[in-house]
Amino acid sequence: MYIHEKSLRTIIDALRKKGYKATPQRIAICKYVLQDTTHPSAKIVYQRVRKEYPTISLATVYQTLKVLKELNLIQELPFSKRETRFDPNVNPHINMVCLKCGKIVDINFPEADSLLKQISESTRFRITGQRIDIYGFCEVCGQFSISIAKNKEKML
Amino acid sequence: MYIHEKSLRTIIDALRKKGYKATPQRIAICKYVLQDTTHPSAKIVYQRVRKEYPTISLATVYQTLKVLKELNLIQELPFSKRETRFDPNVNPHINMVCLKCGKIVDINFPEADSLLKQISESTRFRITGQRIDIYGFCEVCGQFSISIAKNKEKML
DNA sequence: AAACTATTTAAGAATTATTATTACCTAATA
DNA sequence: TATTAGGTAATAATAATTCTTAAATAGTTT
Ligand SMILES: [Mn+2]
Ligand SMILES: [Mn+2]
Ligand SMILES: [Zn+2]
Ligand SMILES: [Zn+2]
Repeated sequence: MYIHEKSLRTIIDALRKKGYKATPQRIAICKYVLQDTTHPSAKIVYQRVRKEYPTISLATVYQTLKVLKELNLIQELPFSKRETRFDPNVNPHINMVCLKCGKIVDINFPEADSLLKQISESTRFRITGQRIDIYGFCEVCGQFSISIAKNKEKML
Repeated sequence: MYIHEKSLRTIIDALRKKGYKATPQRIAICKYVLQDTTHPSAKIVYQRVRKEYPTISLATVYQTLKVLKELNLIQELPFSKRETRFDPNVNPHINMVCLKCGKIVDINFPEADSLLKQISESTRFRITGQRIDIYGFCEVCGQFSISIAKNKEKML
C-alpha cells in the first residue's frame, strides 16, 4: 500500500501535518515520485516533473525528496556510481539491482518482518529502517555480460 | 574467513594473479583495510595508512580500494551522507547501522545463503553480491535519541 | 647487477552530485 | 486583499571521487 494509491488530499494533509506548505511544486514532485516504482534518480524526477513545471529547479526536487524521506514516504538508496535512487516502497523488500543496465525491481520478502522483529529483540538496537539489495545481472543483461561486460560499463 | 587471516604472501599473490603490481603502498592499504571490521571510510583508511606511509596520497587509497573491490576482497557501502564505507566481509551478512554515531557492526545471517539460492533460481537474475542493512540507533545512542536526536545530527 | 618498460604513485586539477545562500515569491490565514 | 512565514529558483559553494601527468619503481630481462 503506497501513498500513491491515496488521494491528492492525502498528500497535502501529510505535508501540512508536519508543517510543510503544500505548494504546487511539492505536490507535483510527490505525485510523481510516489508513483514511479523504477527507483528514479533525482535527475530523472527533475526531468519528468519539468514537463509539467518547466520552471522547477533541481534544488527544489532535492529539497522535496528530503521532505518525503523525512515523512518516511520514500527511501534513499545511494549507489557506488554516485547516483542516489529513490524508492516509494518503504516496507521491507528486496531490490534486485542490475549492475549492467541499472534496472532495479522490487521483490517481496515476507519473512523480513519476523526477521527484523527477532533481531530487534535479540539486540538492543532500535530499528527504524532497512535496505536489502541483491546485485547482479538481470535476465536481458545476463547473457551479454558473459562475453561482453567488463567492469568498465557497470552502471551502479 | 577473511583474507586478513591469511598471510602477506596471499595478498601479494592475489594482486599479482590479476596482473597488479604488489607495491608497498598497496600492501599497506590491503593489510589495513582487510583487518578493520569497523567499516572505515576512505578518509579513515588514508589517515591510518599515513602513519606508516606518510607520503601516501588519498587518490592511491581510492585506487587501491577499487582494486580490492574488483578482486572481491571488500565491499563498497555508499550512504546518504556522502561517505562511502568499506567492508572486508563480503559474505552475506547484516550490517547494523547506527544513524546517530555512525557505528556499523556485522551480525550473522545464516539463512541468507539459502535465500539467495532460492531467489537466483526463481528469478533469472545472476547474483554477484548483496547488501543487507538495518538502520536505527545502537544501544548507547538509543536512549538519547528519544529526547535529543532530531534528523539534523544523523550521521548516515 | 644493471637496464628495461609498463604500471603506479603523488600532487594537484577536474568533475559532479548534493547542499547552502539569497532575493523574490506565494500559500495559508484572517 | 494584506500579512507573513516559509518556499522557490538561480546561483554559488561544498566535498567526495576521479582524472591527469611527470617522476618513481616493481617485475622482468639481459
Ligand atoms: Mn525497492
Ligand atoms: Mn559488514
Ligand atoms: Zn540489466
Ligand atoms: Zn550509535
